[in-house]
Amino acid sequence: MPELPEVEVVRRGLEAHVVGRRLTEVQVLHPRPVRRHLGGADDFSGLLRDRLVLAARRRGKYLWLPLDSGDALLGHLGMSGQLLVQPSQAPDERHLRVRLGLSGAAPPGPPPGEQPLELRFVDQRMFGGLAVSRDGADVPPEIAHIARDPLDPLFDDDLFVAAVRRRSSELKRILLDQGVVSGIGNIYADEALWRARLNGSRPGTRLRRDDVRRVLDEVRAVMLAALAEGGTSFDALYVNVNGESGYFDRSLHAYGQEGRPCERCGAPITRVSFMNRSSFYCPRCQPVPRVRRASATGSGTTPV
DNA sequence: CAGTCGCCCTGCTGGC
DNA sequence: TGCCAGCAGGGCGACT
Repeated sequence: MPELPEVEVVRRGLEAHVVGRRLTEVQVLHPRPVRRHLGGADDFSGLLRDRLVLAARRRGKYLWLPLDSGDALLGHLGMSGQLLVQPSQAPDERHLRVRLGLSGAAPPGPPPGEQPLELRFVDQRMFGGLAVSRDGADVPPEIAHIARDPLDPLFDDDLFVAAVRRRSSELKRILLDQGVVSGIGNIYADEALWRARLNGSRPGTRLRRDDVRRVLDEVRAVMLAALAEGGTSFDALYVNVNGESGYFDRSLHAYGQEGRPCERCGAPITRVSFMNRSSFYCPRCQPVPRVRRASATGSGTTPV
């Protein structure tokens, strides 16, 4: 379940091993991961063949590789996607979906006679996918609706605070809304909320500015900590571009910790169902907001 | 039109 | 032992 830090680790791997190389033959082994490419698998392959990879970019959980054609290879890892750089003779992974041959030298250059390499998209559950965007000059239009992420230098904190406080949705739902802030998934949302001592069910409109700033600070802190450890993952499905698995679960304070004592106060971490998934929080440090009723004495608050 | 819901996928786990 | 429900969950189409 890669979130921003894991995707950033993959981006760095692509930058080191794929940028500066040329794509050769492209083989689509399963149609689903290219479903977003409306021209179909053959069109996808044709647009990539013989193209030079110029850069590796990321916004939130999306990655893209601008090409010398002006197009870009756009990708999302979904839940279980991996991008691996492998020697061509390495056996196929069980869930190999797309194979992209690589040629040419990546700076600073390989030794002569190096083995041919492949970029492989491996994805068990196929929530992720690849597509060719016809406009790789800036942010691909397909992801124009994705907001900047908290590690983007141009992310506007004040704008984010205002956007959250305008919304009546629950805070966690807002954190997961990639149109408001990108890169946050279920794990980092729960961790940031725990660190900020805020319950994710609090409506955005009822939060103080300092609360929103605090949770944003904690989102950044937890992401930077994960990045410092080379990316986080909590199951073996996530592997970085070199095929190296990242693990970081010792650092989890809330996510997946149901029944374990809160590290701050000792109260057992609670799990609740939320948006057809799970939320974990400390019932003492992150108290559930009191339910406001219309009969409450003139508080002027809106019932949820 | 903002907000919410359900579906897409596969594989693992737990209960009977 | 075998079967099946439940669970994991990002993103988007569809609906209110």
